[in-house]
Amino acid sequence: MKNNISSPVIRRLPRYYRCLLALNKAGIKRISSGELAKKLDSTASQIRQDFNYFGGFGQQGYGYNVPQLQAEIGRILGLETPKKTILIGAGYLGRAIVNQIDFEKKGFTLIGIFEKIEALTGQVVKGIPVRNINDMDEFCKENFPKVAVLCVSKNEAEQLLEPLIRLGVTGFWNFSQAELTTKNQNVFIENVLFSDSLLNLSYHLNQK
Amino acid sequence: MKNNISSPVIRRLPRYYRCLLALNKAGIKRISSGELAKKLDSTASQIRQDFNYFGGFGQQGYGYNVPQLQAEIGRILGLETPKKTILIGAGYLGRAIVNQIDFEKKGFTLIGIFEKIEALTGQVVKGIPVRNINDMDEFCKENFPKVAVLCVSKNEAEQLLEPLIRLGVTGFWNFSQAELTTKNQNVFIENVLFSDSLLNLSYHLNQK
DNA sequence: TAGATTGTTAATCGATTAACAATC
DNA sequence: TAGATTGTTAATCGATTAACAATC
Repeated sequence: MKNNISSPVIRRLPRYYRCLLALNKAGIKRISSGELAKKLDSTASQIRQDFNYFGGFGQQGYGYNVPQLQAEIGRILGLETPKKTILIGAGYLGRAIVNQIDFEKKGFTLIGIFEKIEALTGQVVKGIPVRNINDMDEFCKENFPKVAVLCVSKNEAEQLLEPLIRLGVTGFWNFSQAELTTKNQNVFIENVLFSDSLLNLSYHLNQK
Repeated sequence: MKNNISSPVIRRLPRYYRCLLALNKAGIKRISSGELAKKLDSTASQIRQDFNYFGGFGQQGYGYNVPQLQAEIGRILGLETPKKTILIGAGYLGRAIVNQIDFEKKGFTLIGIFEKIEALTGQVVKGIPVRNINDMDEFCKENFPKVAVLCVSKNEAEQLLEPLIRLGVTGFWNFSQAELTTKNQNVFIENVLFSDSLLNLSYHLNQK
């Protein structure tokens, strides 16, 4: 599969996937790029172009088969290859993520939750015990998680990055205030950065 | 002020602002576009170009004055005009947001928290009482919040949007799984959409 | 003044949109 | 077959980068 597809295209895939999920749920079996564009406030041209980066899943004169297209995009997004995942930080944020996100449906398998505050360890969140962070090393050496969700402070996130990479983690979903970076080409970091999002809102409100 | 500056430029401003905050904290008084580019993994050209959309804050032969530049970008982002804000949903997510975000420093004044679950109302989070959502209408009619932070379910978020607009809310920071949209040109919605972010991570991990 | 670095214009690059031949 | 809609190429648009004159 091509590895050089541009970031704007990739960022649109989850939107397409969400839309197809809804169509599928509504029992719609077929859709044209034009109809899809209308639903997504996009253009038929862009949608066809985007799909064709991955090889075109439609049929001329017919359009796209909804269940098939959903499956294809799901596969492209990696939903079919479960990635072992740990979450660090069982405070409000960590619990919110564990409760709101259906990891399994997104291609991730949550296998461990870690926390440094003693009082929070031992509890069970969504069926997963909250372990002491001191046990994380051993746990990783036994279970080989590939992804870490960071729900800790800026400082903690910065300090956790390199050790986790050494333990074999290649993907980070970072909710801390730190903008994490690495020169390691095998590692991908998705920084969420709430504050940047809030400042974007602030800017646009100031323009009204 | 220009109202037609492109979205990629705006999205970079919070990064610049964070960097300048750190430089300022470190006591650095002066910086060139080249040095800034190095720190931000950007280019001197882009940084100068970006600043010049707003009128150029540097001095030829010298560079930029850090405290002044920080203040300018802060002003552009609207940090100096506090916007009255309410937050709806005092579950884990709502509490995480209230605790992690320093609203005051970002140009927002949190004046109310609302929740539908009786058991959670009456508590105090960061000095702000959690009120029953039934009191929200009256509260808005008395206090005129301009921004709402939505930490509720997809369904609830969809149902809250229009009523809140009618109550005078013009900005939404939406953490629900719904991708909210409105045709109202006076309203700006910042959708966070955790899942899309997670799928972006999934895609990139699958490419390795 | 000489050196440095901006502000700004011009050139390039990449992404989006339009067009249409292929084909179901 | 005729109509519809894709896949794909070409044209346009916008964003980034390069260049350099202005000037501190």
